[in-house]
Amino acid sequence: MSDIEPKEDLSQILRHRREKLEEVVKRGMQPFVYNYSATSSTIAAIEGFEAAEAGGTLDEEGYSEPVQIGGRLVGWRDMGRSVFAHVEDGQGRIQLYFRNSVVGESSFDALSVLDISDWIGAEGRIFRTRTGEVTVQVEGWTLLTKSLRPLPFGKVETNAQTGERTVYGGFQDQEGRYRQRYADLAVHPDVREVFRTRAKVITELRRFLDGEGFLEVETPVLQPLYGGASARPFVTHHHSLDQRMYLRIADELYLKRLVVGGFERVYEIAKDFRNEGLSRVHNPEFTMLEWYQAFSDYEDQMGLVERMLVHVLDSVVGERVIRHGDDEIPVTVPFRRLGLVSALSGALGEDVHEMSLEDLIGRAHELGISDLEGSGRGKLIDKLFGELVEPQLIEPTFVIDHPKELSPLAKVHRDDDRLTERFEMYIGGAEIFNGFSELNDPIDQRDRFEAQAALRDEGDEEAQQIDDDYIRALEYGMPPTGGVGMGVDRLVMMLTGQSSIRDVILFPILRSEE
RNA sequence: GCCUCGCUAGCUCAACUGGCAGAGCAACUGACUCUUAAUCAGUAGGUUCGGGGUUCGAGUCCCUGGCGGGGCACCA
Repeated sequence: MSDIEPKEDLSQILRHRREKLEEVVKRGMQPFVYNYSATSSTIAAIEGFEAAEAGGTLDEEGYSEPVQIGGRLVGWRDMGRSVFAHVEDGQGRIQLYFRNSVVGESSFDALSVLDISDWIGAEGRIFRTRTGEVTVQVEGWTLLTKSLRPLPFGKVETNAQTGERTVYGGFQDQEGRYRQRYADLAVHPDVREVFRTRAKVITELRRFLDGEGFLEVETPVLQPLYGGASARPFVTHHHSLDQRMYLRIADELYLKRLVVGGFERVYEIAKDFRNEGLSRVHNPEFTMLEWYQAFSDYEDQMGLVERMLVHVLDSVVGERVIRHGDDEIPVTVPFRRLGLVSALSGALGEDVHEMSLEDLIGRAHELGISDLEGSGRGKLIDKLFGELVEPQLIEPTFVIDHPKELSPLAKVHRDDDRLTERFEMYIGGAEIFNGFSELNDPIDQRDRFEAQAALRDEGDEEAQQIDDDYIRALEYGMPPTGGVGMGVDRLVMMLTGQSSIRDVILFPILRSEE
């Protein structure tokens, strides 16, 4: 056992809790018991009571059969010889009524060792109080875990008519909530709900892909060479191999090796790591879903994305709507398709294909876009698009057919060799999906890698490296393949109405304390 | 990395131009056997984020460091 702080430095409140701990022991109670058998959750107990009430199976005085409830103490109202309290478990909360004449003198007296945020078990029959709240009349109780640090619960006022809850005080400090997510979760049921939804989303993504015949696989996190995206990596070192290793920035190149190997439909849900800044929509460690399907192209994949999104909305949200700020964005299939170059040409009022590099730089300057050094044609087009068109992509939209320089892993467009067969799907102005007809010509792939290497030599730290082993795999032959990557965190943001990625990641990256 | 706002009791927040650091909740003591933001009476609780400076006097002004929120940049 290690103390976070020496006892003499404890604040008054923490000292009082330690003293109560001693009091618990003195009374012969266990402060940290080993288990407890609840007969039902708080919610199930309430529902069971209401069913019995409606069915007329309560006794003459309106009491149910006995139940045992386990939970955390979240509210306490001491009335002298009776006490009202609330306990909360993973599902909900229920009121407890301790009455001196019911629990007995010594058991009632022992209530003095309890504090808000202790875990307790209570048993008794359920009734409805004069004010109408379904309540356990406690006949016996047990301390399960003594809490030595009070949780910052606010006071909850429940409007009897509307059931609406107002919380007073509480735990507002964002930093504290991220650093002590355990306390944030303990105090905020709605935060727990966001993460339940996140889990459901991931379950449904899996269910959907499994149903489509995809195989879930795992590929290396530690890689000798990183690739599959444009980003700076985290670098680490393996001691016994004495070798530099990178944390993956994408799963792409490994998954396509598997398609070469004969797994025709594969997917992976995995953490990727990009050594970049933090923002409302960027955490350096984030969850990515990627899948690859043999014998398909990007058109097929757009169809799959549409079906997948509808499946997740139907099964998790229950309606085909995405909340974005105060707006509700209807999700209707098929989604709009917008050619990147033609959309940008429209916004600029001239044909992007006809514009020289100097023209593009000029327009970028006019728009106040800085940091153009080292930007090639592709990056410029991308920046202009990001500035002029992207913010307007609120309803689900596939932006398609990106310039070749932007997409070193995508097949050249079958009708226009300046473009690739690629799409990015935007909702609410944010990119969620990115997919393409996968480049499977090893000679073309080497050329593209070499073009990337040239960019790299010019100082583009995000340009991709040449991956000879991947080219060797392509030389064996990869069938025509469509692939898609999706930011799981961003999708969860959309589905839960959260505006910061930190609110859908349990432990977002923060600078270390101290 | 830049801009900006913030950091005061366990929590949520006050403290006008520099002038005795405060409140509500939580805690502690007591009263109260259907309360629900329970109520009532009383008590205690502070390195005002750290360091330095100006001043008779700094939570407040200046310098410096730390951490965070928001925005920008970076990030397909």
